Amino acid sequence: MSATAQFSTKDRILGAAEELFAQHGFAGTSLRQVTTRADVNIAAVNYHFGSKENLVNEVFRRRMDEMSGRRLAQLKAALQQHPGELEPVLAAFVEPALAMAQDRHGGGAFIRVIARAYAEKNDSLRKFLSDQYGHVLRDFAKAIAGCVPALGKEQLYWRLDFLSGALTYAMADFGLIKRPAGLPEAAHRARAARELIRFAAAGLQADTTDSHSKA
Amino acid sequence: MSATAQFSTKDRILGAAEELFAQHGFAGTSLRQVTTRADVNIAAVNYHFGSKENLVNEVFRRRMDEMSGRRLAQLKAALQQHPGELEPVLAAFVEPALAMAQDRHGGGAFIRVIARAYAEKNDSLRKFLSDQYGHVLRDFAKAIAGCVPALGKEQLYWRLDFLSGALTYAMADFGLIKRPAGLPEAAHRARAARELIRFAAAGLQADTTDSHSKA
DNA sequence: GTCTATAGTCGGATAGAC
DNA sequence: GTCTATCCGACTATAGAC
Repeated sequence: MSATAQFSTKDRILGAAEELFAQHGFAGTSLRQVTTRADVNIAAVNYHFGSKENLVNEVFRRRMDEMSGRRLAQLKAALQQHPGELEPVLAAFVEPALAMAQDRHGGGAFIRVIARAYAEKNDSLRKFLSDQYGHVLRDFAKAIAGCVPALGKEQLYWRLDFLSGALTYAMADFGLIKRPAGLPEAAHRARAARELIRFAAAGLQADTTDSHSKA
Repeated sequence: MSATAQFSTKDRILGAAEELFAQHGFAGTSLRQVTTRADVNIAAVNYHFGSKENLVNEVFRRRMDEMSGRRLAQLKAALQQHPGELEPVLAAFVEPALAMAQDRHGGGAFIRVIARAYAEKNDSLRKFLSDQYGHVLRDFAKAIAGCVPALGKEQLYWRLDFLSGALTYAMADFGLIKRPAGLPEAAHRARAARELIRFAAAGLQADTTDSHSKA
């Protein structure tokens, strides 16, 4: 179930922590649960990470570096190969997140950890994430602004927030949609990506006039 | 800051718990913090609620009953007064949530509690919410399907999930958008509702053909 | 680098006086 | 219905042997 062999103590702790954080949240997970699952001694976590808070940060860093890298690479390719097109840009934002969710390396748990992080708002963790990965979101904002020039800056940010929310929510298997028993995980995720890109593209390109009344 | 006078012990506990749950999550909030803020004795919470888990449920019930009622009433009015129009239906879904967020009775904290609930996924709380309030979502699904007949059932559910995610995320003040210092809270929320309704209406009405390529 | 043992704190819950 | 006092388990973190 969890990583047990051939990994270093440090990696086993990170893997076990990731799974447990996804299941029970940060505050809801004790270091004792982590070390029990990782099959290491309770003292090891403080030796390797210093504190629980730092362990949380390191759990994030390991995956976020990879996901951000993939997003930016795919964004660059989209801008070169499909200049001016919105959907490839959105795909660059959405697909790496979904790919991670079906990664056999345990990234699947991480995507739910991200959802946790957004909910556990007041933490130093949010500052850590904003400092370390805020530039990724800004790059996407620029790219999307290039595809939808009519969109004002403020409206762009609102709609980006809506996209992020929809992505987070869908990734974490909240909500109504459950994967049908027959459908493989990969196909389900691909479907999710397609649907979300379509939905968000339409939403981002919606009329920008400021009216409160009917369509 | 918190409710202190003229409310019953039970209500003071509920109010304090709501604020703290919003800030620190369920697992991250101790009953001692709750009773300190409510200015009641530590034993009172067990006398009135029996256990921490039950207190969590009651915090939800108090607000969800009200919010669900408003949503359904506004939905009914929308269907009568604007039959076939999508945006009034979406307004019925979005606006009561946002109205609650700016309610002086402390509902503002609750909206972040909802976000917590979605993140703390494995809890008995999720079953409680699904059992008690699932019918509300089903009513909205029906109404939206009536406005966008081309939408298949599965696609409808996907898009409803995206809407829920965007709403939850926006409500909780995650993301890029922060309320400008000058703008009153109420105006900020109204703006959020308008933007989200516009975004979601376009997303829900997006082309439903199943293609992965360009627009 | 990994262990045992423990310090020191805080958690939820309850018993019983008023 | 509200209080004081307390039980007892779980927690993070660390000291110190190996």
